[in-house]
Amino acid sequence: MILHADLDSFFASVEQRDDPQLRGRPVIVGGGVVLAASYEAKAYGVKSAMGGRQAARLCPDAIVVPPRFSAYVEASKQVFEIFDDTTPLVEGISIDEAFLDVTGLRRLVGEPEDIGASLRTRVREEVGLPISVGIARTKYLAKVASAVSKPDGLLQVPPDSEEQFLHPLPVERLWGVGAITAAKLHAEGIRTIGELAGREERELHSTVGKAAGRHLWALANLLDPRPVEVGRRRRSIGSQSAMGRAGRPKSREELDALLAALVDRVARRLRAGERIGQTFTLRLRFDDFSRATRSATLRHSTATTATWLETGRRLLADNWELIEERGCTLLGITISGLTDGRSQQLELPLWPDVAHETGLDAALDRVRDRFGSTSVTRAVLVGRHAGMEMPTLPDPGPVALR
DNA sequence: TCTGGGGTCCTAGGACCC
DNA sequence: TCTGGGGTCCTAGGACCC
Repeated sequence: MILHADLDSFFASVEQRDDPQLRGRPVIVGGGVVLAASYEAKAYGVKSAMGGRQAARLCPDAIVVPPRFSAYVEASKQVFEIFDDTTPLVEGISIDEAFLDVTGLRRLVGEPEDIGASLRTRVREEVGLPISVGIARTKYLAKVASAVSKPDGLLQVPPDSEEQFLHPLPVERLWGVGAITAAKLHAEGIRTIGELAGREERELHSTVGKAAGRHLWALANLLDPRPVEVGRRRRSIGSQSAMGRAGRPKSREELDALLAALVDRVARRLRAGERIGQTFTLRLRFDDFSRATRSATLRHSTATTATWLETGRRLLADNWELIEERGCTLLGITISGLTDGRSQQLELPLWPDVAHETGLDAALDRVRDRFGSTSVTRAVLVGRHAGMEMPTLPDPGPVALR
């Protein structure tokens, strides 16, 4: 059996935990946009991702607090320690939820329902936060169960009543159905999961696409063989900054400084995780809130700030006319194509001036010294001649260092 | 209603290679 | 000279999730 554990109104619950004056009162975390709302605020119709003004209209008495991300990260770590203490088969899916496979624990520890109950007690007592737990045969059913059990609940879907549980629910409950897909399904006369389950799979391909159709049809028909995967790695790392619409157009210098800050932040995170990336995506949002992305793929993966900044600057320059014309309300970057590894930039002054071949040998000597017995998979050398920037030398390819 | 910051996965067209 | 089919990689965009 699979257990889905999901902290309730996570950010807002942390705020209420840390400030007794917020308990029992409607709390909104965020400013321009609602990042999280306490259940007291949700009762007024406030939802996450809602605009701040609308939220204030719906619930004028709400207390709005700015987010404290470090507190949420810390709380999340503590909760995941309890998950890991429960079973080795934990798959984290976000800062506040995870799947736990407890199939093998029945004889040793007890029934899934007891495991879920004690998990909830521990999170409440040791971290001070409410958490809901869904238990079912598949990941998806467990996730729906935890959502239905909220707030602060526990719900098990027995294998013989899965259909009875799932089929009356609206299609919006399907994982992967958002506003747009829901509208398409409604147009086909499909409103509940049961109605979707009764259609031909082929029919769905034409309305929502092949992959989505297959996926939704399977979920609706109780087919979800995905196992709980331990140790999934992140596939991209990014950072972005919204700038709001009001105000003068952003100068090139301002955007360049912002880009540098974003690149620095992301490159640090790459190096901290000992990952290197290959593709840089520049993310733009214009005055009318439409979006565009521009990307570039490097020949070799790296985590070097200077390389990524150069790449970002090039993309920014190539699209400067577009930005000037349409205005910029958000700048973001994403580095993807991640693999394990480290990259380091070395400055290797050569003295006196040497010929290319000699310089290459000398540089490789330095690399050997610097990295010792560590395995080096690639060295890219950039030459500078007499204080002038030189073009990158042709990549010599992998070079034996020993 | 007026929109944050972090991600995932899929689609589709074009370039290029065999 | 013209042409086929299949595969991979890259870019851009879109939908969705928390």
